[in-house]
Amino acid sequence: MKKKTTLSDIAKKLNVTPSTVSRALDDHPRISDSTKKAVLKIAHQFNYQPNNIASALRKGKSNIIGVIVPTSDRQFFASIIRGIEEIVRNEGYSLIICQSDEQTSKEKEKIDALLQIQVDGIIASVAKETTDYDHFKKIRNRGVPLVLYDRIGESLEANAVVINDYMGGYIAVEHLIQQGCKKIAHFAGQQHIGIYQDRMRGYLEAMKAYNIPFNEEWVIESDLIDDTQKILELGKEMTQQLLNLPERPDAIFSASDFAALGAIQFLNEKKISIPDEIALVGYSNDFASSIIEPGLTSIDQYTKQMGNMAAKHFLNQINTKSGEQFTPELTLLTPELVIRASSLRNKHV
Amino acid sequence: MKKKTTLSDIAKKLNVTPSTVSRALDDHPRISDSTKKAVLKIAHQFNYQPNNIASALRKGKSNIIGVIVPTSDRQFFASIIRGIEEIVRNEGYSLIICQSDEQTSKEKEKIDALLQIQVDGIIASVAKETTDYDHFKKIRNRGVPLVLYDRIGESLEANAVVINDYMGGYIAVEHLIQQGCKKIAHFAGQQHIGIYQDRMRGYLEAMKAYNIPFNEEWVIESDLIDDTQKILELGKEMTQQLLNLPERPDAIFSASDFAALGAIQFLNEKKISIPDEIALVGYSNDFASSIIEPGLTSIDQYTKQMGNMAAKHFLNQINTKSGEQFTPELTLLTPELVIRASSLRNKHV
DNA sequence: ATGAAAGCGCTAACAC
DNA sequence: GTGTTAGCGCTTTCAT
Repeated sequence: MKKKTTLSDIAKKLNVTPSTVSRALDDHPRISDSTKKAVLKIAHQFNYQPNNIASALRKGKSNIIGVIVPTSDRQFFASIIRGIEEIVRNEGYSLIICQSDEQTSKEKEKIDALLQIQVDGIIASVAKETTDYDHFKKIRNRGVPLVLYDRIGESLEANAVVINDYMGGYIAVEHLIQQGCKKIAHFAGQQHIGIYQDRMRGYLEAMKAYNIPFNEEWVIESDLIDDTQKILELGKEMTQQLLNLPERPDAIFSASDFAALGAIQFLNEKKISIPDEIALVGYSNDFASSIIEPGLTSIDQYTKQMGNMAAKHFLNQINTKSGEQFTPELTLLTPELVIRASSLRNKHV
Repeated sequence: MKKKTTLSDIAKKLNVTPSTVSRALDDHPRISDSTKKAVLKIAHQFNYQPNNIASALRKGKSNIIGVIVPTSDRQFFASIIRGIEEIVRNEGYSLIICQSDEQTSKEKEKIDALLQIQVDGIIASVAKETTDYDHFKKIRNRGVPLVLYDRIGESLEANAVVINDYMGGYIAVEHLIQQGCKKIAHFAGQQHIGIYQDRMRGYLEAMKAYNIPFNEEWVIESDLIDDTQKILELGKEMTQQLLNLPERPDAIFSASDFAALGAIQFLNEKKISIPDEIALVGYSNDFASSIIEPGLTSIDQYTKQMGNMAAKHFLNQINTKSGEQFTPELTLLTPELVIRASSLRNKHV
């Protein structure tokens, strides 16, 4: 195992000081071209690798950004990570990605670990369990920039980027109405989570706007953040529940693709025709939505763009950090309806 | 923004030296209980957070492990990450997760970045593009422990953990044979990648073992690591290709679930009955395999266990690092067949 | 049981 | 254009 080359090794070789070498490698303007060249040459020859840790200690900044995802196995989060990376790599930052597994306890642990590692900032989406945000406040108290995305703790003073879930709910339901549906049910997520509240609000407002009567029994709230298999089952159960109702709905807007997929499986089994007897729209445009028969209409979220924006927020914050008053900014992204067979009644329109 | 508390802040407060404080926090045996208590109290009061960077610089170790995944949006990799974390968190390591996006160039970049950050080890799966392994050799040359998982560069001297893909291929095809299939096609992955070679070998050996004739035309090799949508399309095209053959196969063993999903969609469209006319088995047991109609029989890989094993390899390596000769170890995990309707001909067995 | 002192490798203010 | 010096915060050997 070779000994690592340091700045002073190079300095010695060239009979200069480490500072000169440091500056030369930094392409400092006041270093002569000849020394720069010499340094570069030796550095290469010695296979010099800068010691980031030393530099971080000295500069008080690690060039690492912590990213917290509730779970990394969804295209949703993977794509956001890619979006973040796209932006920050040019600025020399590395990402350290952590999963909270939707648990507040792990979320706390990860935040502590990240702070201990001295990250330069944290970009996070809050776990479904989380209702108390003290651990997030801690981040800001330490003077570490915080950016939230998608699931943002209300009441948290931080830059954030979210999809317009209200609009997502609205256009989903508006589409169903335009397809001639009049009795629209809703699989809602837990209402303590902002995004699910917003989707529900969109649902309600769209119905109101088109004078569609609202029936309390058609709204079923449940935990839509879970193991996919479980949500699938849940979707089946909730569909069963709707079918048992005296007045059966003719459409379902599900705040989760997986619940909608379960519904489709269940309806297929019961030989209930989709979309003619019951039309469906899901949320988040998961890969499986294009696989199921009939294809599930869904709301696509611009995840990569979301990652981009989160990264930009972070960079902004870094650059305005000193001095002036911090006023949190919220970026609202616009979702898009992806239409498939599950909702397409007017086939010739 | 508060100033951070350091060891000497605490030391000053207690009229002792930083060394004592350091030792006290380390629970060093030769520090009196009274000072320990005092230090702990003040540390807590001052909300002391150890500066990991300083410690890393001093100790020459960062307690960070770099993990490289080709892409993080597959359950496969997410689950492996979880498996790794489960093991190393107790040892005080953090993970820094990077995506190579299947590109050799990014793979190199990431490795450089990780080395620069001074990670204590790297756990990686190689990108599909990669055929030259110099950048991996660099890791070992630096004396940084390297563990490979799933896609391991042949010829690379490193600890590794892989699924027994040969067996995966074998049991998949054996199952088809037992269901009465006699003309079994294979969607093969690129043969420069070990796992696809092995799956193909399993296919060939199982046929040989049961005296099933082999037809070259029934094997179609293609790039099975790509955007899921693309593989889906590919699956359709390959299926079309098989149907055009003078002698049409009665089963397909696909080295990728996604290609098999495409096949199912295509066959459904053409009203060709599954599994009676054509039976199917996929590979990796993706979520979508349980969603499609009929359900796709597939090979499940014990991903979390794979992560666990990779982590253990890393820890072993850390502990035997000094001195003795390094002999790479390979762990072989056993895959499992998950049977669904796409292959179940003998429905009453 | 504690202190003194040196140093991990790099950077930056200040010199000249 | 380059050197000097000091220090980031922590650990650890050698003292006592």
